[in-house]
Amino acid sequence: MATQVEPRPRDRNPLTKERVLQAAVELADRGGLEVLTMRNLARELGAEAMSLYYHVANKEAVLDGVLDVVMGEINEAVSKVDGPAAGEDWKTLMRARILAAREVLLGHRWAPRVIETRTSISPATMRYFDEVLGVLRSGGFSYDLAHHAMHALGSRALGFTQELFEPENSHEGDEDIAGAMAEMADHFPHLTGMMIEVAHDDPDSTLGWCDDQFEFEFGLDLILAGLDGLRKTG
Amino acid sequence: MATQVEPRPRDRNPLTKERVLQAAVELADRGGLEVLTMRNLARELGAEAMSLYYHVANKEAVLDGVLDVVMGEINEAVSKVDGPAAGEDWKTLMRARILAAREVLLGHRWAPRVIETRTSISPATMRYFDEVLGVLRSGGFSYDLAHHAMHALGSRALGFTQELFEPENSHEGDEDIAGAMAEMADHFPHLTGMMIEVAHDDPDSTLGWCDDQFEFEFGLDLILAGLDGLRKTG
DNA sequence: ACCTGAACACCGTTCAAGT
DNA sequence: ACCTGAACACCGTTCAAGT
Repeated sequence: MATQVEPRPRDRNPLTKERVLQAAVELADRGGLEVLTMRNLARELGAEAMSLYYHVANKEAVLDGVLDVVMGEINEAVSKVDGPAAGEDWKTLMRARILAAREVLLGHRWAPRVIETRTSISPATMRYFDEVLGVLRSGGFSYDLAHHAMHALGSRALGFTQELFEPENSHEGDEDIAGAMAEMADHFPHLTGMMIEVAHDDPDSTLGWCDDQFEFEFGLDLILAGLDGLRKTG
Repeated sequence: MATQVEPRPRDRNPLTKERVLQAAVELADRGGLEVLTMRNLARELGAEAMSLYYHVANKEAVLDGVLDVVMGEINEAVSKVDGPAAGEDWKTLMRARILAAREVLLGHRWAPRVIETRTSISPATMRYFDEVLGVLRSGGFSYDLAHHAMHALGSRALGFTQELFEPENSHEGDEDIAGAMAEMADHFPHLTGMMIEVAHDDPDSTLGWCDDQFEFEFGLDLILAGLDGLRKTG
C-alpha cells in the first residue's frame, strides 16, 4: 500500500500575507480586478477562501495590500531616476519621476481603479507624495504653492489620468456607418468635424486614434510649465 | 365583506424606464452607489427585482441610464450660462460652464465613480463634449490643439478630479498623537513640515483643511491659462 | 498556529409561469 | 403587455471545528 511519500508542496509553502498579496497582484494583472475574488485568490494559492482570513482581515485589506505592493514598485522605480537626474531642475526631475511611476502603472492597469476606492493612505503612498513635495520644495516652492501644485497634478502625479473615452471598440452596426455619420454630424458638429480632419490627415486611424502616452505628457507638461511660472512670479 | 375599494397606487403608476432611472438616481443620492442594487431599487418602486428587467436590460443599463440623467442635468445647467456669457472670451465661458457642471456633480457625489466605469458614451455625454469642443473652436483653437486640450482637461472638463486623499477622518488612536507625529516627521519630513506650517497659519484646521472647490479652480485656471498660451503661440 | 466545511446574507440574472 | 416566484451561480464573511 503506497503511503504518502512526499509532502504536498503546500506544506512546504505555507500561506503568508506576502504570498497572498503577491498572488493577488498576479491574479489582477492576468484577469483584471473582477476576477480578484477571495475564492479565486485562494484557488490560486491552493487553499480555501476562508484560509485567507487568517492572514488578511478582509477583502479591503487585500486591496490595500495590492496597492501597497504597486506603490512599492513605484517608489523603487522613481528612486532610480533620482540619481541620474540629480543636478536637474525641479521640472525635469518631476517629469522623469512621474513618467517612471506611469511606466509601473501601465503594468498594473487595474491599479488606478483601486487607488480611487482607497479610504486610507498607505505608508508607501505617503512616501511617494512626500517625495513629490520634496521635489517641489527643492525647486523653491512655498509650502502653500506646493500644496496647490499637488492638487493641480492630482492623479497625474502618480502617472495616470481618468480616461473619459475608452475606445473599447464597439463598431456595432458597421453597415449603416454613413447614415450614422450623417446623423452624428447633425447632433455633434464639432466632434464630427474633428474626426473628419483627423481621418483626412491620417486615414488609417478613424477611432482609437488617441495616443495615450502623448496626451498624458502633453497635459503633464502643460501643468508643470504653469506651476513653474507661478513659482517664479508668486 | 369589504372588497377592493381603491386600486393600489402601483396600478395607476406602472413602471417605466424613466421611473426606474429616476428612482435609481434618488436612491444613489440618498445612500450612495453601494445601496443601488436591483433588489433595493425594486423595493423603492414597490416592485420585485425581476420586474426591472422588463424595462432595463441589466444593471449596466441602469448605470448607463443614471449617468444619462445626470448628464442631462449638466447639459441643462451649462446651457444657462451660455446666454449671459455670450460675449465673453473662450476661457471665461469655459470656466463658467465647467463650474456649472461641477455644481451638478456635487449633488450626485457617486456620479464620477459611475463615469469611470462606463464603457460607452451616451448621447448626452457626447453633446457635452461636443460643446466643449465648440467653445474651444470659437476661441480659435485648431482641431488638433483642441483635441489635446480636451485630453489635458480630462475629467476636469466635467467638473471633477480624482481626489487622492479623501480625509474620511480616521483619528484612530488620538492619544499617542505626539509620538505618531514624531515618527511621521522621520519618514515624511516634507509632508509634516507642510502640515506644521498650515497648522501654524490656521490653528483650527489640522486635517480636512483642503478646500476642494478652491483647489479645483486653481488647477482649472492653471490649465486654461496654459491652453490659452498655446492657442496664441501655436 | 494554521487551515477548513458548513452556513449566512447578500449579489445579478434566467426562465417558466402568472395576470 | 407587464410582472413575479423559484432557482442558479456567484459574492464576502462568520463561526465552530479540525489538525
